[in-house]
Amino acid sequence: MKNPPKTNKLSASALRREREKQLRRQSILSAAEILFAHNGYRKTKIEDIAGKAEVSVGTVYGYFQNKEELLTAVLDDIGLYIRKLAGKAFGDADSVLEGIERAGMAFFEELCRPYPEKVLLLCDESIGVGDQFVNARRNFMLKMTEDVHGALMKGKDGLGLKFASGISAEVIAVCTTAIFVWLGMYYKIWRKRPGDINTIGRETVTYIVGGIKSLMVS
Amino acid sequence: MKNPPKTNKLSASALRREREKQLRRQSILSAAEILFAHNGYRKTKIEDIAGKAEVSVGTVYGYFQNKEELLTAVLDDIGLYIRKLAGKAFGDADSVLEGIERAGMAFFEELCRPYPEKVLLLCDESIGVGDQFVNARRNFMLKMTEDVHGALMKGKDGLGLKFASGISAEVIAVCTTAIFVWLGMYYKIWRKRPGDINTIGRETVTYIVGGIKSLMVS
Amino acid sequence: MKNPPKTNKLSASALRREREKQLRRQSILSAAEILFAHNGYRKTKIEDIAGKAEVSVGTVYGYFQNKEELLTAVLDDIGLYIRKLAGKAFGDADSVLEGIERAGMAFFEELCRPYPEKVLLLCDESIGVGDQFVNARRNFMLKMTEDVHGALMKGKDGLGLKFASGISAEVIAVCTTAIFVWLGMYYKIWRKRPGDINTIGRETVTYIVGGIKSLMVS
Amino acid sequence: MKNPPKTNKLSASALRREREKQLRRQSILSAAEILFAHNGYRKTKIEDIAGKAEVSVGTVYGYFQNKEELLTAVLDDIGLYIRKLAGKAFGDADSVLEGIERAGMAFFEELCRPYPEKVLLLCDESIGVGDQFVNARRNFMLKMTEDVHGALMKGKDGLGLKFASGISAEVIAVCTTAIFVWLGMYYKIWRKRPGDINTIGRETVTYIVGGIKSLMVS
DNA sequence: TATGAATGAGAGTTCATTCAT
DNA sequence: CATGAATGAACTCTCATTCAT
Repeated sequence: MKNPPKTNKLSASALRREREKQLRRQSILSAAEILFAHNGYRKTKIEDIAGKAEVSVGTVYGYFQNKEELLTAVLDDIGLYIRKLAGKAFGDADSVLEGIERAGMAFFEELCRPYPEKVLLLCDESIGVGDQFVNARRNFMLKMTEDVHGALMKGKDGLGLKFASGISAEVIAVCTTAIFVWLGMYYKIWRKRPGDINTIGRETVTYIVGGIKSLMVS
Repeated sequence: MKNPPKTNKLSASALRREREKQLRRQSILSAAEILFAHNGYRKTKIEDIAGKAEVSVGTVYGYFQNKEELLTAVLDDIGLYIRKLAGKAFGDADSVLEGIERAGMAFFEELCRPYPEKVLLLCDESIGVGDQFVNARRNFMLKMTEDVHGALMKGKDGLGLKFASGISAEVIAVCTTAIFVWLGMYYKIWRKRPGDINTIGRETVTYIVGGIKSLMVS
Repeated sequence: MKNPPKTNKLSASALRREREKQLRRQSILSAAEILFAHNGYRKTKIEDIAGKAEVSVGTVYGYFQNKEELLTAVLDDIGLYIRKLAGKAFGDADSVLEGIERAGMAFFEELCRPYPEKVLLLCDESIGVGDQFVNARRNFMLKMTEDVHGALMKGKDGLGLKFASGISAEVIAVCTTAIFVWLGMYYKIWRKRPGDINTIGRETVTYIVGGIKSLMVS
Repeated sequence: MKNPPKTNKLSASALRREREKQLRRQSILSAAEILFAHNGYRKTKIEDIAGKAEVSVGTVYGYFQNKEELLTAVLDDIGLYIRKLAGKAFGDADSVLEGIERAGMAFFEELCRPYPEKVLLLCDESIGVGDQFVNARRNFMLKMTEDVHGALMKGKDGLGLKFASGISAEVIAVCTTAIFVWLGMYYKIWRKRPGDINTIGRETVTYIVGGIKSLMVS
């Protein structure tokens, strides 16, 4: 009797509540991402995030245990997005080298250019936050390294490529990520020279591809 | 009016006082550099800096207007050191490409490896500090770009090299600096694998040189 | 208007509902008592009480207006229990003095020893809660005083005893309650010396009886 | 030259500063004692204490690490005062029993009556504060027990008194302290009946002495 | 000029209470 | 009547900066 009949109606209401919960979580996350990137982790108050997400401070703490967890969640989100981007770029390419070029262009065109702030979070504010965040960033880098390694070893052209050493993939992942992160920071300066932006993007990718090639052995 | 009486005695004492003043300034700066790098800008208290420099809090404010100016001074110091390092590397080399390699190795061997924290200051903690610091970093990057540009255009071998475009030097400067900064961060992880460190250093430089070469035209 | 139709069926269901209501109220009260006593009033969250009583937070507020009322209800419960205990002890005794001793032992054996926390609620956390609670505690003490006074004046042995003054009963009630409350607190320390517990109990009752006797005049 | 001459003047200024420091510490402590006792530990804000002591919030934290340490310091202060009081009372008496009576009256006249709030801190607010405070209170009680034990065993009359058992002194210390603590609480009610106050005091001491005597063996 | 105690605005976090479902 | 997510006021503690000595 206490159990409500499992009609469509109730199920629907439960579903809707679940959907709203996800939406609210997402809106808090988005607000945090924007504010962290714009003003920095420390300067961003929970109150600001709550305000931007149009919820109360308490609600933020209902979805995230504390400020650091919020930052970690933001980072995870960005990492997921980046890896998807790269995966798609490689999937569309016919060879490893083309994949690299496409991924490079995708990073630039679809990440650094439209959302330079997202990329900055990977670098900025890392010291002094806490171990949880540092671990999250480390995990992101490890996954990136695996992705790069995997992509380079099992090219669509059937024959994988060989590297100078067993840790070359790691070096490549780190150097390449570094460039994009730094690029995000410089985008804030460069965006004022719109005529050069395309050239900068193209040449940066050229630099990256050149760097990667130099660590390959035929 | 401002001039003190120019007797010998006073002059000597004035000189000594001036010397002591410089020494004290330097000791505050060093303390700040070490602590900022180790614990991050935010977590470092003025009190800590004063303690390490063996002066009082008030004295720190006698030499630097505020915390941000202290960070800016630290950054300027590091920038100077880096440019000297690169200048010496290019000076010792017989060709532009050799200069690039030497500079790369110097960065790695004489900066990232012994002082990974110094390098981190270029990246971490940048957001949310203040405009003064952001400007200082921008200036550092602009000077770096000039250096790279100059070095590449006027090689010791007489004939300068040509680049894909007029802003290639800038792209190179930015990408290369990015890698070293990021390397500083990863050094903290990699230092636990001492066997790989040398390989990592060598391959990183290879990557950089490969990147630079790919933006050159014969 | 308020009256529901008096059909048998509904009446039965109404009764059951009433019973369930009482049960639920009781389970909330018990949960509160345990948690208040274990963790203190301040540290106990309404959420915890709801959780232990297996109801929702909102339901707690359906039965009690606010947190203070809950504490007051808990106190009333304990007070009732104590007075019953004392009443029974006196009822079983053949003389006033024997009643005093029996009551003392009952306090110790059936309250302080098994539920030291209950007794603590009378003392701890009293300041800063609110007037409602302070009043509840005052009422408890007034009733205790009446009980003591009544018990001492109308002993089973026919002839009541005389006191030093008109407020001696009050003094006795207060001092005796004080000892038991404090004993509850010390039980936490003493329970680690099980060998001494019985002696402590016996001697405490001796102290109390001695105190009471000294305020009597033959 | 940097060393200032150790003239009387400087020494005096250092002394004065030290004195002022102690005064300020004391004024913070007093403010805390009064507010904790009046409004309870939880309800008392650091801001209130700072306000009453006419210093800033930061200054409070310059003298005490955190709120709990402040409470602990307050307790230690009171404990010291109580033990001094008792010591003096016993010192003035010619026999152990007289000492007990004098100490009891001193408690009542010089502590409970003028400062009922002080006494309350020993009981109230104990749960939910922290281990540091609980330890402080336990230490206070242990010292009290020692004091009582010592006083009873080595009376001025040359021959110490014998007790029912080895832990009687402990039982006496605990019961007696309990009464005074509780008395402090009841003083708030009783103060409205000024005519009875003296009687209450006298009879309470009688109760205590009666209790103690009943644990003695000739 | 050096000192370091005092300042006080500011931020993260908690939790009693409410109310739409 | 039950639910539990949302609310937001309140509180503790930090630390850059000032200023009397």
